[in-house]
Amino acid sequence: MSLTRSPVNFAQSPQTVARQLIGWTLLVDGIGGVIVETEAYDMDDEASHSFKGPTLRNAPMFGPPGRAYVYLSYGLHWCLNVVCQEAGHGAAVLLRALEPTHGLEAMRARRGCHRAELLASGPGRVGQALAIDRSFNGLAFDEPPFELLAPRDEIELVVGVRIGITKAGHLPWRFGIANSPFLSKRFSEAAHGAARDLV
DNA sequence: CTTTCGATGATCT
DNA sequence: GATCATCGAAAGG
Repeated sequence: MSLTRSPVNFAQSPQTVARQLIGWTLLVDGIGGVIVETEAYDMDDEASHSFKGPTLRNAPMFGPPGRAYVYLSYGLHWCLNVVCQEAGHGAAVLLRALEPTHGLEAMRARRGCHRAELLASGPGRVGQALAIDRSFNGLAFDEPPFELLAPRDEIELVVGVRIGITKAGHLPWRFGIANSPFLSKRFSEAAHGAARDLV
């Protein structure tokens, strides 16, 4: 049996994909872990790189769904997204945190830190732990070096407002595993309640 | 525990 | 020249 073919349908809204990706295991060259935090970025979204239309940087966001969109944040940190919806739509999901499960020692070496809770708990840390850089921009998520493995257990989902942005900060487009120690930041108790109400 | 601030470079105005 | 979907160290309570 093979779990390497991605059953995630990226041709859906970034909110739907961001929610569905929680609990999947993301590996790059066999190294990675469980996706515990994502954020959706949509067109007509002031915080999205795609808001003002296609440019050289955001070109992958306007390409086919299921491909990587990689950008350099604050001149220092490589951040990894997956494109959603449909070509020309400008939608993507930012991978914000993983629970490390595969290749812990490699990630410790890349990150220069020992604590598992700090290896991939933030978009910049994910990029460093997975050794993401510009060369991954535009690559398909369902092909090597990427690999997506389905969740094995039930996920307790949480929803909250996006963080670290200066515009459209009220939209509840951040998704995660409730109470995971590997989040970039805890979700509020109100967010836990709101997520329960969704079910 | 919290807040503040510097690093660093691509992108866009 | 300003902005930025971040991080880590330092300082303060």
